[in-house]
Amino acid sequence: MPEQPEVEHAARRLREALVGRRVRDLALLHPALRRTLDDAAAASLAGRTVVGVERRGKHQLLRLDDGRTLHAHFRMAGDWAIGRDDAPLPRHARAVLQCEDGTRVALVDPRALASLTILAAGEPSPVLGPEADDPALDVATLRASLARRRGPIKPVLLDQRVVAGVGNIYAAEALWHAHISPRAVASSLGPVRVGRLLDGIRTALAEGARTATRYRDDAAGADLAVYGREGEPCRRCGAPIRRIVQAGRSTYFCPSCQRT
DNA sequence: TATTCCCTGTGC
DNA sequence: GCACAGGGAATA
Repeated sequence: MPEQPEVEHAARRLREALVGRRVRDLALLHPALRRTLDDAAAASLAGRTVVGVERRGKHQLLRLDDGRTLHAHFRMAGDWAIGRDDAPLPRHARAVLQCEDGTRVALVDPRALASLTILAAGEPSPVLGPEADDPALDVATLRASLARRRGPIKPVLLDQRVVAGVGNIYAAEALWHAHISPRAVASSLGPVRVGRLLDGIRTALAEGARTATRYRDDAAGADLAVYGREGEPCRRCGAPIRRIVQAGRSTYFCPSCQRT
């Protein structure tokens, strides 16, 4: 289940599998995908060649040789299954992109929340904030964008217009690294804490990238600092990790060393 | 700014 | 059964 590091890894695999290959067809296997793409639009990909694959935040952009873009978003549970078309389709395959040379990419998505859309040539991709690794993202920029926000910092970090690609796991991890309470009011953060937060975001995402060669499972989850560790000792101070709910999502934090 | 909903699966 | 799941758009 993807956050930005997992999506980056997925996009790399996709690039390797698809760039230079010609599409035979795109089949939609689950009706939920028709919320954003109809069969005629999917069929219009036939004969197109994939010329590039980019990632922006958690979005994947498949550039086509006619200038259009197939835009994929995994949401909560998506992933690519990449292989040859003689292999059996995996369970929960919701869409299948078949190439002329036998390469087959399946969108595997148990919850059927992922989306596929087609962007016309020149049509803008979704509005997102800067990438976490963008050198233009500095303390002043981040502080300015937080200054306009009234609520607690943790839900604000999930807003993709603040920093693209930060999800529920890494928002919690970043705040832990930064010693900042998830309940701290975003606009109240001064330059020192925003500096720590920016470092924390980068640290958390870099740490995620190291272990994102595949999707997290129980074993891989073991190296997260706070996420999913309710009741377990803080790796820094030993106090029990707490779970609270903010904006309908779980937040994990150490009430002892993330005080303000 | 917080809830509700989209879907389905897993684990208690 | 019910709570919960890594996202985000649509609501109230």
